[in-house]
Amino acid sequence: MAPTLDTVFAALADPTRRAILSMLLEDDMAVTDVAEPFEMSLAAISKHLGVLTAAGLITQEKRGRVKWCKLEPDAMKGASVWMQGFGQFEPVNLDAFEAFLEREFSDPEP
Amino acid sequence: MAPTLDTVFAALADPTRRAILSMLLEDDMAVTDVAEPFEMSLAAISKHLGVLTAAGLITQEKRGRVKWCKLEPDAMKGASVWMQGFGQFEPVNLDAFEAFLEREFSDPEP
DNA sequence: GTCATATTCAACCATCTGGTTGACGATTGC
DNA sequence: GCAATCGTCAACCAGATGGTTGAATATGAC
Repeated sequence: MAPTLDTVFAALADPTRRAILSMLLEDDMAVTDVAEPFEMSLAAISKHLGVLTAAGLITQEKRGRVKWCKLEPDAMKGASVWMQGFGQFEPVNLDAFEAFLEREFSDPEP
Repeated sequence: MAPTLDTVFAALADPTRRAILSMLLEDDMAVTDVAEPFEMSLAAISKHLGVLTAAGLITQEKRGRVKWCKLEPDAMKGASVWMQGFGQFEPVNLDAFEAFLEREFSDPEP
C-alpha cells in the first residue's frame, strides 16, 4: 500500500504507535517483544503494526516463526518536509506543492 | 484545549484540513471564504476549523460578524521535532523542486 | 507425531469521525 | 424594524478506529 500523507499522519496520531516507533529506534524487535510493555492484547498490537506497515513506517520480515519489525524512518520524510513548508513562508501554491511531495516521496519511481 | 502530538497529528491526517492550512499560509481568511473552494457544507468546514483550533494549528478571532482564521505554524513544532528524532530529513530535492516550479508556473496544462 | 510458541484472523462491540440538514443567535445594512 | 449574511449548534447517519475474545495457522522443539 502506497504511503501517503494521510496514512503517515494518521499512523502517527496514536500514542501506542508512536511508542512502538520509539522502541524500534533502538533495535529491530519481534512482535511479541513489541507487545510486552503494553497493557493490551497481542492482537491489538498486531493491528497497530499493520497500520504502521501500511503507512510504510515499518517493515516486517518473518524469520522462522518470529516476525521481526524494522523501523523505516524515511517514510516520515514526506510528512516532515510538508511541515517544514510551514516554517518558511514560501509564496508557492501549496496544494500543488503537496501533490509534488506525494509524487516525490510516496510513489517509488519505476 | 492543550495541543498535543495526538491532536496535531490527527488534525494533519485529513486532506481537507491540510488544504485549509495551505490556504491560510497565504493570508488570514474568513470562515466562509475558507469554505468556498470545497464541495462540502459550511458546517463541515466549521467542524474542521474546530479540529484545527483544538490542535492549536489556527486561531480564530471574531470581528463584527466575520470570524477570521489565522495560521499558527508554531503548533507544528512539537510534531516536527518529534519526527526529526527519527533522522534528519533533508529539505526538498531542489532539482526536482525547480522542475516542479517550472511545470507549475510556466507550463499551461495540456 | 505431539506439544508449545508466535502471530494472525474473524467476529463482535463501543466509540470516534466526517459528513448531512435544519434551526438558531449574532451582526450588518437598508 | 426587518431582511440578509455569518457562523455555530443539534440531531442524525454511515463508516472507520481501537479494543476484546476465541479459533486458526505456522513453525520450532522434543
